[in-house]
Amino acid sequence: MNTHAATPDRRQSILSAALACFNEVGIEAATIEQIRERAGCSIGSLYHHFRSKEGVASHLFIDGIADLNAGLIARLELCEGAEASVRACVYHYAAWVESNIELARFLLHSRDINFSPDAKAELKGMYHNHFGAVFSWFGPFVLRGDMRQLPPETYIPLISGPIEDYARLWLSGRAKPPLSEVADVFADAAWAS
Amino acid sequence: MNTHAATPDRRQSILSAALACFNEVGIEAATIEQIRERAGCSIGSLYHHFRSKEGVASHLFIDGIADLNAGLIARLELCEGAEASVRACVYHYAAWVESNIELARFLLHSRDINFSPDAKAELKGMYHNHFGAVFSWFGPFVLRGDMRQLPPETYIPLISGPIEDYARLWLSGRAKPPLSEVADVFADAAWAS
DNA sequence: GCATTTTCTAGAATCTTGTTCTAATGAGGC
DNA sequence: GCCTCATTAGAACAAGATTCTAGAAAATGC
Repeated sequence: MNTHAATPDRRQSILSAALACFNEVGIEAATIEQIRERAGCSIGSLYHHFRSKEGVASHLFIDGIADLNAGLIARLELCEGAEASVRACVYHYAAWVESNIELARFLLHSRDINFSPDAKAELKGMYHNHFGAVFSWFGPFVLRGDMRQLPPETYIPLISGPIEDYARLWLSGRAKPPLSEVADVFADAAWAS
Repeated sequence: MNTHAATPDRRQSILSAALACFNEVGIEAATIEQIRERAGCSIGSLYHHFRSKEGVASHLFIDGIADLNAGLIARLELCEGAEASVRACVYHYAAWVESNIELARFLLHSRDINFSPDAKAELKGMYHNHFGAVFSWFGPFVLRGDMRQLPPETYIPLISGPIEDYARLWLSGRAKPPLSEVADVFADAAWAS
């Protein structure tokens, strides 16, 4: 009725509020009311910017993945050689998680969003592009014999699986040593395999 | 009002129905009504056996983890030596997932259950025991120098991370080769690190 | 400048769905 | 037969997600 705060960044404030709520109690348990209150907006506003609660979650998820992926590609392009590239995957992951703790917690904790068909399609496209880029980066190394030839689907688990798993432990507090401290171990392992 | 089917396995039928529903649409989106219908029981019956929807999910989750863990311990006890033990972790995981596909899909897909305090405590205890058992199995190998000395939190991601990650890919259909076919690769990698 | 259209905000009303409650049924012991 | 207890049923309730209507700001056209 009264104040229409000039809030061009209402979207952003909703996203931040939602991220905090989701991480505190989980997507399912977080209520629209909690998010609304924390963001300091109305229900209508929230639903105007995002189609639904799932819409907010999808948005956070997709943006997060996009940022993580883009960072990796950018970093790979600075690398020379197979080993440096493989290690870069691990280091980039570790660094990204450490500088985006809340978002990382959300991404790694939430495999279970009920994506809308649109969001699903977008994610699928993103993955497709990303994997395409990554494989075309590593392809030459394999051809040249700098890396072992393996079933293509196994490269990602071998390289990123351990650091990702450790990141989950660390984010949930079950492992103390920070990622940067153990990244070497995982980078060695990734290269060794 | 009428039939009271003598159903000593009502619990089981509810669990099966719930597992199917959860996997089809996710825990959040699955409604009690869907589960009830599939299990062919009433709301009251469902709530009599399980405290809540979360109760059903917790039960599935905890039972699943317990079975997976118990199998690993049993298998380790048949192993001789460090390498065989490390490889056994990978092979056991692969085999278990392949023979418990639906349950595995549920476990790997659902990091996000809103466990009740009770369930949380039980899970914590289970993990504590399991890790204790696993570490006391591997401890001697490390002391004897058969395995490298690493930050303790890193063993699990190094050994199980990749096969787990691959299992997720495979269960979601994004990777074709069955687990049994690629388990060697991951076992090699686990031992190499 | 003013009219109009579009975007945004607000909050009440609605609808869905998880959970609780009361009652009824069957099985087993006495 | 009567009592007790585990089990089932489904109506009633409550919480919370979503829709709807309306009004305020901002943008656009003239």
